[in-house]
Amino acid sequence: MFSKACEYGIKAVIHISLQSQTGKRVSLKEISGAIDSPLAFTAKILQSLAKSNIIESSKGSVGGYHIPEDVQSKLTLYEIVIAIDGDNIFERCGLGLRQCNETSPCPIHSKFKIIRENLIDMMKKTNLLELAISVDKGESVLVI
Amino acid sequence: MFSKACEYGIKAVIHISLQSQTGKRVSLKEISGAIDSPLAFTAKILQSLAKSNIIESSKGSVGGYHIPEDVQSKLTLYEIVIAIDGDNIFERCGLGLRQCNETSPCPIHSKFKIIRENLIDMMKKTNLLELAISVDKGESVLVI
DNA sequence: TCTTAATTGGACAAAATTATCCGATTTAGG
DNA sequence: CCTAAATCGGATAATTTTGTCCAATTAAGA
Repeated sequence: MFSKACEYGIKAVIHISLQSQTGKRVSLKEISGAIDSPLAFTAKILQSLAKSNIIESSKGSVGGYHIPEDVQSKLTLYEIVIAIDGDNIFERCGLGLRQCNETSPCPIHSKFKIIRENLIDMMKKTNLLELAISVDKGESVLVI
Repeated sequence: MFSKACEYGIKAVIHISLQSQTGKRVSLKEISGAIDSPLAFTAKILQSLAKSNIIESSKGSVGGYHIPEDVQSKLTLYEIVIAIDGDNIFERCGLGLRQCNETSPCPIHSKFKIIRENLIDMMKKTNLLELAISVDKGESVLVI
């Protein structure tokens, strides 16, 4: 469904969120350890997330990544996924037709549309803060 | 969502289905022309679909592929996708956790589960015959 | 000012997916 | 028997995704 990059990205962002709530900045090393992802690859993902202003990064000896608390409750899963994988999974025709639409639909168009709308709806309604809270409470986990 | 191989596979199977209704066998060349897919790659996909008994193939000068009519109404999208892509999209954790389940779920587990159940349900309910009929009626298309 | 610890950016490598090529095999029909 | 037209199977190539390496840059603090 999501790319590996996106999976790592979502987990990373949740972990950063979690730590940001205590005011801490988190380093790449800590993140990649916490979410069990390849360090250098994770660096690339965080780099691009920083560029698209999903997370804030600061260089230097006490640098790291963080996400302001007020942003956490506004940032949705939808936006995070778009930032990493683009809108392909939300837009692309299920059978790969270049111009699949209502007037000239692929055979699974309408059925697919329903599923996809549910997915989009769910992702737009899910914000980062609630994901972080669920991990914080121990209701869900980021590894194994 | 689906791999390219799967997209081609689904379209191919629909086209074969369509032609099988008039008793015709279809050749690889015709299929790849009809669905606008790379010929040699399509050959590989059809080969594997034949091995998993989704379609029937026959060699020789008047050979080709076909799907018996009684099979068409029984064969679901779910089975076709499984045959090509495996059950990954139906089973794999949304965040890639190796053992994500009710007792130790990833942060999006429950929300994802609902979407996925809808998807599985839809695909199990969609049979090949109805897809072929919709193309036959001109209600949907396999190209552009 | 120097050291240390952090991100950044570019080049590169490995793996997976997608795609191609070609010879072998099969089968119908002249 | 021979030819034509089809699938099969194996090797290989191209592309994309995933992952690594290393030097450059930044910033705090002793």
